[in-house]
Amino acid sequence: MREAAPPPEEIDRILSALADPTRRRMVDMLREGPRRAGDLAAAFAISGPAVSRHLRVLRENDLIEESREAGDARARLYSLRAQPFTELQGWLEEVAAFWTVQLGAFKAHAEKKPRRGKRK
Amino acid sequence: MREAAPPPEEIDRILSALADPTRRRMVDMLREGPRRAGDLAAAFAISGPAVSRHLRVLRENDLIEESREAGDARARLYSLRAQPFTELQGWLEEVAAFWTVQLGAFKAHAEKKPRRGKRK
DNA sequence: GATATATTTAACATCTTGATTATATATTAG
DNA sequence: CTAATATATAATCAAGATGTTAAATATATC
Repeated sequence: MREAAPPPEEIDRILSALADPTRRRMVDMLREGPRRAGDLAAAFAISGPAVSRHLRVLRENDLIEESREAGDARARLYSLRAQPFTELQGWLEEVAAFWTVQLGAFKAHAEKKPRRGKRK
Repeated sequence: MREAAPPPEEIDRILSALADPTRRRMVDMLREGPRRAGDLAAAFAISGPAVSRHLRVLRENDLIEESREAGDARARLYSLRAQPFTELQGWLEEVAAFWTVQLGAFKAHAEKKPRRGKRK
């Protein structure tokens, strides 16, 4: 059976979590593997608490998950979760389906009514 | 040659344009084809000017483009543009590349330390 | 040409977001 | 036990986003 499309609010949440540039870059950093909160903080020119809040937003929206570092339980490790990104990909595919159709329609249209135009 | 990855700021702009639920739903509506500003406005419980501003944000970030309706030049038609969505897909693919790797690592790990677990 | 229609722009109020500093919590090191 | 480290939460503030109503612009209709 086909996997159920996630409720729209879930896509909304994922998108708003990703909408902030700092959080976007955090995701980019985490692509290479789990990172300590401090490592992430060091990469940005904002205060620790600010970083912490961004991480919270990402965590509360399930984009990342938290764990404790092996040797030192003070440090928290953050790592990406696949699910939300997969869901977003799903939505984008649905959106992308449209130009398959639209391009077909446009082509048909262009053939019938080929006005010389600024294609811009 | 491989297509150049878009600058990160461009992905940021696309994401923030999509971060608002109303705009997200507008995109969903436009998936089915071009729509008049008024048609879009009718679909939401907010004032016309509010809709107009959302459309402006989408347009300024190149998610949609504006044209005039054939029979009635008062009406403006909005339609989706493919490019930003394609770029976003590109970024998501880069992100997704990580669990190919991570899952491999996890699998290796799981094989060494196979605790019977709730697979979630 | 006067009026109605479709939509945008302007001006403004308000809610939300992200940043900061100070403080709290937990854990490791001495 | 005490001090240092890693990080989070609290309180506060400024900036930005979004919504509203009123006015402007452009086009169509009578």
